[in-house]
Order: sequence, then structure tokens, then C-alpha cells
Amino acid sequence: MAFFDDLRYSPPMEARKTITLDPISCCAPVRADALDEVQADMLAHSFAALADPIRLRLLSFITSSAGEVCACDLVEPSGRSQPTVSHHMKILVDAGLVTRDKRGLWVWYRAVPERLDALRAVLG
Amino acid sequence: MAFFDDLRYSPPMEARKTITLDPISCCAPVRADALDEVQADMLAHSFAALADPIRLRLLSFITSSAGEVCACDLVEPSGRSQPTVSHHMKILVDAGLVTRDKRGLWVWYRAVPERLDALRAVLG
DNA sequence: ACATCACATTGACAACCATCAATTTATCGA
DNA sequence: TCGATAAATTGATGGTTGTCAATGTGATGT
Repeated sequence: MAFFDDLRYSPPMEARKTITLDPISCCAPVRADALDEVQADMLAHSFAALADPIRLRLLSFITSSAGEVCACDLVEPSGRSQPTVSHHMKILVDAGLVTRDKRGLWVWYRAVPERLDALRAVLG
Repeated sequence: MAFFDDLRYSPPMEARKTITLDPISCCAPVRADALDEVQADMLAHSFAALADPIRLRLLSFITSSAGEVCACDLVEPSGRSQPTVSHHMKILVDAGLVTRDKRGLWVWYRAVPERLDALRAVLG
């Protein structure tokens, strides 16, 4: 019971093996960074492209169609104006998640599966 | 060559089989939404939690340590002030990506692998 | 009770972001 | 060359976000 009281108000077992109750050294150090600052900046930029519901739906339109999708088919189902859709698509393209291919008057978008795989890898 | 010129300035093969050159029907329709608006809102909220380099590094500190990490060990390596780290950790907790456990003076964080798995699933 | 410590909250500010109307740019058919 | 069309850009606006100094809150040991 004194043991459990100790546990409740102290650093965990692993830490308690090597440290004292001195607040300065209360905590076991975390491991070396898995992500350096440059990697974190790049990844954050990619995830930011996914951090908007409209962009997620636009991307889902594209990934759920096996091939390409015309920009003209994204405006109406997204419920946003043409300039807004163009703005969001630019963000997805700049993040490398989709490619843009202009042919004549129309622009065609394709998902970039390798890029989505890379983001998946970071999460697991 | 006339054939390729056509290809270059027209909708793709699949579309050309069923449509005319009338601009109104120029494009093959995208498939039904894979993501409805409610799902998109929730997912965007989760990805927004990952859309900051500091939060990605904080999360990586936690996931790269097998067990828990003390909040007191996150301030110095993140290079941000204590209130700023507290702010970012709240965002990660609210997004369900980490859990918060206060024991005595210290707060301990743990990753929530199921939640990271869920986000991974969306990307693949 | 009191001083101390870990962490959260508040308040303020600058930077960034989503959105749309209006306009511009690029491409096509005639 | 001209009119029409798809998409990008511009400019403006309201809302959100990252940051820190100062302060508040709750737990601890004495």
C-alpha cells in the first residue's frame, strides 16, 4: 500500500531504477529524435495539405477513381467556387500528393500513390 | 498524327467512348464520394494535429520511446517554451493521438497506436 | 500552513488560411 | 482574328494558429 502510493506519485518503474526523487532528474530521458527538424518541416507541410475537409474530399474523388479526374468535375461536388477549388488543388499538387496535367482546355489530376505511401509509413 | 492531336486536346479514351466534344459533357464523372462531409471533417481535424513540425517531433519523441514520456522531457528538446509545448500536447491529446496521465506533479504521455493505424488506413 | 515545483490557462500579437467576386491567362473552334 | 471556354491569379475579408510572458492551479515535502 505504501508501495502503491509511491507508484502513484512517482516516475514509472523503469525510471525509478536509476533516478532519485530530485525533481531535476525526475524523468527518464526520451530517446534520440526519430525526426530531425528538416524532416518534420517537410512532413508537416504534407500533412497540412490533408488538414482541410475540402481537400480530403477532393483527394478522395481522385483516389477513388482509378485514373484521372478532370478539374471541371471537382467544382460542383465540392460545393466550393471554381477559384477555391483551384486554390486547394494547387496545395495538393505542391504537396506532391497529386499531379496536374493540362491537355487543351482541361486539367487532369492523378493521385501519387508513392507519396501517400510515404506518409503512411511515417504513421506506422 | 491527327489521332494524336485529337488525344492531346481531348478528354481521355475512356471518356471519349461515351461523350461528345460538347463542353458541358466533356468530362467523365468522378465516382461517388468515398468520404462524406462528416468523415472529412473528423479526418481533417486529425491530420491538422500532424500539420505542425513541433507536434510531429513531439509525437516522434513519444512513439520512439516504447512506453510513456514525461512532459518535463519534451520542453528542452522541442526548443519551445513550456506553455507552447503544453498547448501542442493538448492538440495531440484532443485529436486522440496520445493519452495524458497525470500522476503527482508529473504528466505522462503515451501514443495511441490504434488512432495512428486509423489515419494510416485512410491513406491507403 | 507554506514554499516549491510541474503543468495549464490567459491574453496579446503576428502570421497564416479559406473563401469568393472580379479579372487575367491560355486554349480552342470558327 | 475573334468569341467562347477552363482554369489560374488577384485582392479583400474574416477566421484560425503558433508563440511567449505572465499568471493560475493543483500536488508535494517540510
